[in-house]
Amino acid sequence: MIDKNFFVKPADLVARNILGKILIRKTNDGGIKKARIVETEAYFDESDPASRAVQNGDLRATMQMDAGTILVYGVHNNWLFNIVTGRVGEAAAVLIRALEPINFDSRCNGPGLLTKSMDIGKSFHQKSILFGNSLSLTEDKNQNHFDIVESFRIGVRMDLPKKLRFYIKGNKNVSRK
DNA sequence: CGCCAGATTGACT
DNA sequence: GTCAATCTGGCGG
Repeated sequence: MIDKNFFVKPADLVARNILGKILIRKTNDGGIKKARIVETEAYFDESDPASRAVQNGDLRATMQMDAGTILVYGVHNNWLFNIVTGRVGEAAAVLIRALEPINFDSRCNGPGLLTKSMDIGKSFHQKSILFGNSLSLTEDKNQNHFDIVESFRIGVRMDLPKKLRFYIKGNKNVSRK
């Protein structure tokens, strides 16, 4: 289990550190799906034009909540899965963009695809990932070394002049474009 | 209550 | 490569 302190850090650092971690989804019928996080992006506060924190609403408020809070929101008919980082009152989050399925077979190479495959919807919004319930995160004991590639964020209209997308080099499940 | 932009995806000229 | 479907959140564009 990964503790809260892991998320009380700048979003870009958390986005790097969370690569290679295992996301565990326990479904209502007792099933378990495990998948490795292979691609992420960092989003900051009101000074980040691509961040939902520029809007004065529920999304900014959620980004200001406690580290480890799950933020789910819909764009273009897709749910996007984020984890809040930093201290309370500081708007920041990490977007999970792609997963590598471990014990199942389904497409997870995109932010909208992985929420469908892992059955992550609005019901997780403002829940915490820290308590080991139906959605939790753990270290991969057998993780081999991997290189991290940086790039600019994908799909955003106004990006920052900084590379805030991170993914595992050579991984087949990284979203393309 | 209506309008519109958007951190997407998939189908198609 | 281009483009439209589809729906949520924010705001009165």
